[in-house]
Amino acid sequence: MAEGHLLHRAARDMTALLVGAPVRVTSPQGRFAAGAAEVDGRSLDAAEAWGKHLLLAFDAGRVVHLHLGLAGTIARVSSPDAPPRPQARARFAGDRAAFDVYAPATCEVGDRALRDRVVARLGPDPLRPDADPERVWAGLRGRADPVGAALLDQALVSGVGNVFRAEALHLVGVHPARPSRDLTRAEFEALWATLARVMRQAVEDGRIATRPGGRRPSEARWVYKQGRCGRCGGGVEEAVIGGRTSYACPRCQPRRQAAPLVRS
DNA sequence: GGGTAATGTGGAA
DNA sequence: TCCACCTTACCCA
Repeated sequence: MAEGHLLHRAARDMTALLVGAPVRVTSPQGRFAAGAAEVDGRSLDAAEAWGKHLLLAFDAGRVVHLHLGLAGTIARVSSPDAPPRPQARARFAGDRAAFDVYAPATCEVGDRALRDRVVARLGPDPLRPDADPERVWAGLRGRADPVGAALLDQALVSGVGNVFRAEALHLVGVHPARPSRDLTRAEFEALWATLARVMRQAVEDGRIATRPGGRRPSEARWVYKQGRCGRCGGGVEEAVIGGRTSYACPRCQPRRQAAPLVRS
């Protein structure tokens, strides 16, 4: 259940709690036993997130690559001596904390070239300071597919999942069915800034809560899985866009762009 | 207790 | 476009 924010949160916490010292790496559940043995006891040099991927650089050029897929989770454990649940695919334990990985789609070990191959497939990540939004703008202008589909394409922009897509498009008033290339420059700039803001906030919170004041988690979003729009109260529209269910308010996110200002 | 969608992705058809 | 896969949560009976 992870969009990019959870990987960045894990990278941040691992940097603070594990990097710079040897890490005990095990596979309680067993399926990562061989990989764990390759890095167990090595010093962790860096923990980095890019999109929905987590890359752990150990000494001797060994790299662990994690992707949580649909069901995976990473749990931070403050007492590293407490035993993990037996289903944990991997445990990374330092002196002050441990991180347990459950149900990842990918959990593998490679060399530095593995890191480069992973990153080469990914577009700019709004959570990374080195992200270049102009690359995303250029990409959008060449696409006829719905912007809601484009936002889920990790090669165009990485780290955005179904919740960030729905919430960011709502916040900027853009309907997910709008063709990518029809977005105005102003709409794109607002979209990029909004993605960066809500994703950064989600790293802080450890959850995606875009709507202030919502008490229960189910109320913390404007349109995602909401029957009614949190802004205007109108019905939320569901449609499959880019292979996933999209959520939008047709009143706050008009399906048609305003008519061009200049017409011959 | 079964069925299935889910904050995801890659590969086959 | 469909299906498989990782696991859990929620729906239904």
